[in-house]
Amino acid sequence: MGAMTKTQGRPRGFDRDAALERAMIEFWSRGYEATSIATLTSAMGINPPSLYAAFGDKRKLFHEAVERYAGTHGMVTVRALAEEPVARDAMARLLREAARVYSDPSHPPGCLVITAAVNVTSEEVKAELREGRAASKRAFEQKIQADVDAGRLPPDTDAHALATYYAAVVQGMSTQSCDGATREELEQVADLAMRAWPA
Amino acid sequence: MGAMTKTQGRPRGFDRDAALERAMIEFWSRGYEATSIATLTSAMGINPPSLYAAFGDKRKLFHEAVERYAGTHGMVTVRALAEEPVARDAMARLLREAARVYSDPSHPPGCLVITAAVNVTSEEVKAELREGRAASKRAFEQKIQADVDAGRLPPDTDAHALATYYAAVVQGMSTQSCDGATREELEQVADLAMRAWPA
DNA sequence: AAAGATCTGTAGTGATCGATACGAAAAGGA
DNA sequence: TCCTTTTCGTATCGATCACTACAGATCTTT
Repeated sequence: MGAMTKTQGRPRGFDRDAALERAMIEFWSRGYEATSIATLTSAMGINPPSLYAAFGDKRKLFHEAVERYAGTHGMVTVRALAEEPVARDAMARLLREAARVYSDPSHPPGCLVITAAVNVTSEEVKAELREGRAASKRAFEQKIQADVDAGRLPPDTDAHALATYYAAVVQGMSTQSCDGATREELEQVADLAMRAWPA
Repeated sequence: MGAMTKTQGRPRGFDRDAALERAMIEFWSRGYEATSIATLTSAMGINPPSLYAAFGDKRKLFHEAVERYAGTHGMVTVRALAEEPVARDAMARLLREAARVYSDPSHPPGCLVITAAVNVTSEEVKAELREGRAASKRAFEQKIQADVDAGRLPPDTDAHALATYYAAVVQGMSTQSCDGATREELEQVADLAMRAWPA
């Protein structure tokens, strides 16, 4: 069953992983609803039946594209929280990384998780990305609260408010990059945002 | 001609202004492309031919809705810059006002100018709202630079960077409110954002 | 070589998109 | 009372949406 590496029948004529990469770029650039099946098949270099056979439907393809984004481009911010032991260093690095990747001209601007489901009708699709953003915000709060508990931050620090603030800054940076902000401008935003850090 | 107040022919059977208000709410809530003519006519209580006779087409109706928004709900932030003589007071008031109106449950969350053209295909529509955001950002920068010139802010203050930062914060607050942030949370974001103010 | 399984491109499905043709209805001007 | 003008509701238009039926092509298995 699952251990079989060669299956009978005509083999797939395209690279599934490369096609998913193209689909992710399209969703990232245009958002979920504005990216039509015709747009996707054209970008992926395949026909609709191949898309549906390989990915199920548009909704499932989007889900895989989000997972792919989270495992690649979206990883840099998560890594900042995981690798930096001190919350302040983690947040400063996260903002600088965001400034860099949001303005990287080798792919669409901004963050897929923040923008791709805006103005989308499907509540299911909106909920999927909203949960992703909520998870990031919770990670911010936990990272901050950990340093409050460790005495590295004042005991009266409001971790929830601070996490909401930095979540808003990151989302604002994403929107600014979609409006054409340069890396330098985003880095200035990142530096200014760190002035709100306690004590 | 234009002075005529009574024109011959069957009179319009609906309130044009009230219908425009309903259309604005729909665009605000769902964005430009996700708001269909069927959605609009249903909300406005009219049929498609009445909409097209009174407003031209969907694009022109959206333009009028944006103008209406700018003249009503969008005015509160502009007024903060106009009425407060000191830039710091103006920005603090603008952020507090944004926290209040973005979370006002009597209308859709967030800011129409920030969200309604996200993931929209029409470059024309995107450009219209982008220009609105750019105008706000320029107003921020001018307000800040005026206080630098007046000596109320340090001479090395980077008005452009600061304006970009506050534009990002406002856009982030709009996104947060669409994700369900409360007025209290947004007010905390506003207060934290003011910690970045110079000196 | 024959059979079974899977992928491929062509060519569609019904639903919905923005936008309209058309005739009946309702007003003012003659 | 007609005639003109404008708006009204009904019933569409072609284009595009996500999605798929179908038959030929290409593989493994027997």
